[in-house]
Amino acid sequence: MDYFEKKNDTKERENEKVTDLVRRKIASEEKIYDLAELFKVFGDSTRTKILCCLEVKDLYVGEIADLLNMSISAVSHQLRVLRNAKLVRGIKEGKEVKYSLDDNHVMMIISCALTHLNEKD
Amino acid sequence: MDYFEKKNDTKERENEKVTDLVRRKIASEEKIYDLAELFKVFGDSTRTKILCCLEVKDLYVGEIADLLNMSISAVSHQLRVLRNAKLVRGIKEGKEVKYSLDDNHVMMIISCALTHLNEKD
DNA sequence: TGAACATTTGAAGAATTGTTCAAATATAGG
DNA sequence: CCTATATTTGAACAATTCTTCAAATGTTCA
Repeated sequence: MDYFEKKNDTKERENEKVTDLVRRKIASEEKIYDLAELFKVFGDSTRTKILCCLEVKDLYVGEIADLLNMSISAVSHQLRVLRNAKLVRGIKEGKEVKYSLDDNHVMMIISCALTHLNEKD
Repeated sequence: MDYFEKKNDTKERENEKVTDLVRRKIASEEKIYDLAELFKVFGDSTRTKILCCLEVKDLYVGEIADLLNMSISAVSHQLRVLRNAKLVRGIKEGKEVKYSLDDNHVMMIISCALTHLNEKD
């Protein structure tokens, strides 16, 4: 019994080191919530489709709705989500609003993920 | 009226081109659903935290639960999600199961997203 | 075998999310 | 000003998701 207690002590001390290491890591990533929020935005196929459309060309809301066979309202709701996440930008042109990707990180993130998928499948 | 009809015709023809272009793009990305599914997995802060922990060191289920102050059950459920997405791997070591990141794409995807966050904020 | 421990699993409830529908807002043209 | 068109917005419902709790599984060791 003594033997095992000693062993456990050692294990616990090692474990504290690991614990500290990881805790520091997590703490340094205060952005972990924002990160998850960002991924959440990508994690819907309607939104991913919209992003892929916009990679090809800037588009009006109605055009996107036609392309995806969705209601304009549904698309608009999703565009708001994408706008809030700063993944797309909308610029008013008369009655219409033309949407475009906000920057090229958007497609870099998607490419990254596609690489993973291609390797795993 | 004639004038505008002509204008609309032209616009429609242009639009067809765009439409085709985008449709081809979407079709070529049959993986768009898988892509969204993958992002969905990243899109939960518990899972993101688990991944960040595992980046530092391979860990047992109980260790992760301690680090995140969560129930073992909750962690185990999330580990299953991560396993199904092939983001982590679990190897049985006696009574315990040691988890590790499945490959280094995982952290590349996260880094990509962090870059975006840092630029936008 | 039986007790102790680590992990997984299933079911249930609360919370979140996406789409729809109807109504509101905004703009251009007559 | 009034109509037609484009988009946004809010409320409501259905579907999905996360955590909890209890029970099941699997492993080690005496």
